[in-house]
Amino acid sequence: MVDDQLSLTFTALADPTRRAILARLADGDATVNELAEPFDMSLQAISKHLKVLERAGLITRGRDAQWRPCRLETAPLDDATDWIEQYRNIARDRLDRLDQEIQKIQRTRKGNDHE
Amino acid sequence: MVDDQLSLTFTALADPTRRAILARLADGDATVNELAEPFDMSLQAISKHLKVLERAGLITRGRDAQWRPCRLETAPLDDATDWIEQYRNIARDRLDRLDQEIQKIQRTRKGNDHE
DNA sequence: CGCATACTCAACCTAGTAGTTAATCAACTA
DNA sequence: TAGTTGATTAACTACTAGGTTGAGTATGCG
Repeated sequence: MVDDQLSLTFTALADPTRRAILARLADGDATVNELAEPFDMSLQAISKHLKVLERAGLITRGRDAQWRPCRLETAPLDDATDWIEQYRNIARDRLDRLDQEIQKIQRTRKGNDHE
Repeated sequence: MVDDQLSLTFTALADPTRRAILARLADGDATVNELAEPFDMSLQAISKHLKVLERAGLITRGRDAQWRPCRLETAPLDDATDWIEQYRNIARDRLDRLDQEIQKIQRTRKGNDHE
């Protein structure tokens, strides 16, 4: 598996179950059982998903007696948006410049239209 | 494979090779050979990566004689950031409220500290 | 036409993922 | 101490991802 931070983050986000878990955690910390409850899936499967999220740094887990409360961590999300924004902006700027070029050409052509 | 739009997008972004390809395309359109050039990997492997990116809607491909120029499409990136932002904001707001609660409690305690 | 270039498709291999059930660990509770 | 609850670990299955090589397709050019 590819294990650089950004790849771990996007891999973790690539599964709908894991995204739903994060969505739930955005509302507040929760235990494994609470997180598993909405899904038609074994507790062990959820436990595995949590491991993926933990490895990506998207959640941290405490210990409260026999419970393992999960907490959402947003730092990796920040890095993910930063990466996306960077290239989205470059692409947008490039299109803007292209647009300006086209307009410049159109203006020049108009200027020559007087004969 | 999970094939909803968001999963396709994040899956596509989860590979460093594919992110590098997108980074390259942010600077302008390119052919398959041009995209493959920096990588120590067969052209066929790159072709597969491009298929993944295309399926996610992150690139579109034209035809110019025997070349298949690739173009970056940013719409799926917008959706991806929207998703991330949504939950990042919910989490931040929750922490802000929590912070206010703590401050309120601290103020109350201070008020009772006069005996 | 014959051949080079640009690329895709098909078959295969290896490793990893997502799920299962069964067993185990850890902590509270009667 | 025995039993219960919460959660992890282990072993297994089925499938997918990412890479390879080799053959095939499409276009341009002499």
